[in-house]
Amino acid sequence: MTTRWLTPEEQRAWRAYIAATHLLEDALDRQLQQDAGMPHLYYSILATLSEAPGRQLRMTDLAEALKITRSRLTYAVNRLEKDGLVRRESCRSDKRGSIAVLTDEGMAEVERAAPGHVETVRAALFDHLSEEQVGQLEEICGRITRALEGEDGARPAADDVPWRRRSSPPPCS
Amino acid sequence: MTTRWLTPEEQRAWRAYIAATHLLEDALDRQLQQDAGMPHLYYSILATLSEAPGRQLRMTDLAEALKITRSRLTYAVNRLEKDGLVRRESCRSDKRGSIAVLTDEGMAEVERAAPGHVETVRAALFDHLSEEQVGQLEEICGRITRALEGEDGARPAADDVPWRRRSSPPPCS
DNA sequence: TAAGTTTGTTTCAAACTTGAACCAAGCCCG
DNA sequence: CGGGCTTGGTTCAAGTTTGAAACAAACTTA
Repeated sequence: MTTRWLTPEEQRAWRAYIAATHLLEDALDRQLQQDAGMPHLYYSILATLSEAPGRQLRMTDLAEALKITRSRLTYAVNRLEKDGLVRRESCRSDKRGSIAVLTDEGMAEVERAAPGHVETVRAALFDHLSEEQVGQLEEICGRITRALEGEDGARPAADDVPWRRRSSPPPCS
Repeated sequence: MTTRWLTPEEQRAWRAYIAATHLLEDALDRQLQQDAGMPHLYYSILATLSEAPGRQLRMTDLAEALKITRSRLTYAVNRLEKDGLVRRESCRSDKRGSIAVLTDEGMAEVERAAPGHVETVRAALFDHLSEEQVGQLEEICGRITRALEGEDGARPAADDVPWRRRSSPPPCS
């Protein structure tokens, strides 16, 4: 099979994607490191927990929600636990399970850091996109996700995860 | 100033973005680690060099092209140098400077790995996007980049970097 | 031209990530 | 029940990233 190289348009888009994602991750990490002393992923973990019912989630569900590996999550939660922002509880119904619970301190931290984080996300992204483009971005990202998950696991889409269907204040992950 | 929280549409887009970028980076890293024994960034470095005139670039230019920090690049080039894929030369005109040169071995490695990489990028992304969406993606990413670079440095856009204006086979970074 | 600043790059320690290996605890079936 | 397979999580070593500090060569300017 002869390689289907990228067209010039695709190349441009791809390069733009690489550049934008690097810059954006860096900017978010820098801001949160300054403001909350933790990288973006760690904040996302707290934010995700803050939206879950009972402010808790099983490790696997949390990893799945954020699309990260379990071992990465284990390490991160260890740190957050050391900082007192998260606590681990063992699962009653399944003794293998471990549940990450957001502590009051953790919740306070999310609430403290959220405004600055949202502002950064806006400044870097949404303030420069039309409503249409917001929709386009979601659609494009959805396709990427489906392409990569469709492969093996037919996991439910993020918005179908039961604990995702709430309203309430949005710390944005 | 009262926080401008994300709208529900923005939240959805943001979550989709986080998920998609995590999944995509993971997929690319996995594929290249398997196929070429190096993470995506390292391949990007080789690919970028392979397109530069003389297959070489100053460290700073390379870092700028890929939007990564200089220290990250230093580490990566050290590894690639150890592997014999890149060689460092000192800059004649500016004795502070250091130039990364792609070795023949490095070039061969890019050529060997490129097809698989492009295939992965297609499978994860372009095969699922319409031509229109490819344009939208580029536009959106361009805005992110401008938003984040506009801040302090009015650096030239990637496509204006002189050594970018070539034709020739596209290993895609 | 000496002093002070900026620019290009590396260094170092601390923090983070990866992937494979491991340990339970559930599950499945004969 | 008693293997085997699967699932939920953690561990460990090796590799990578970060950010601040260190250096050295170039500029600037008094």
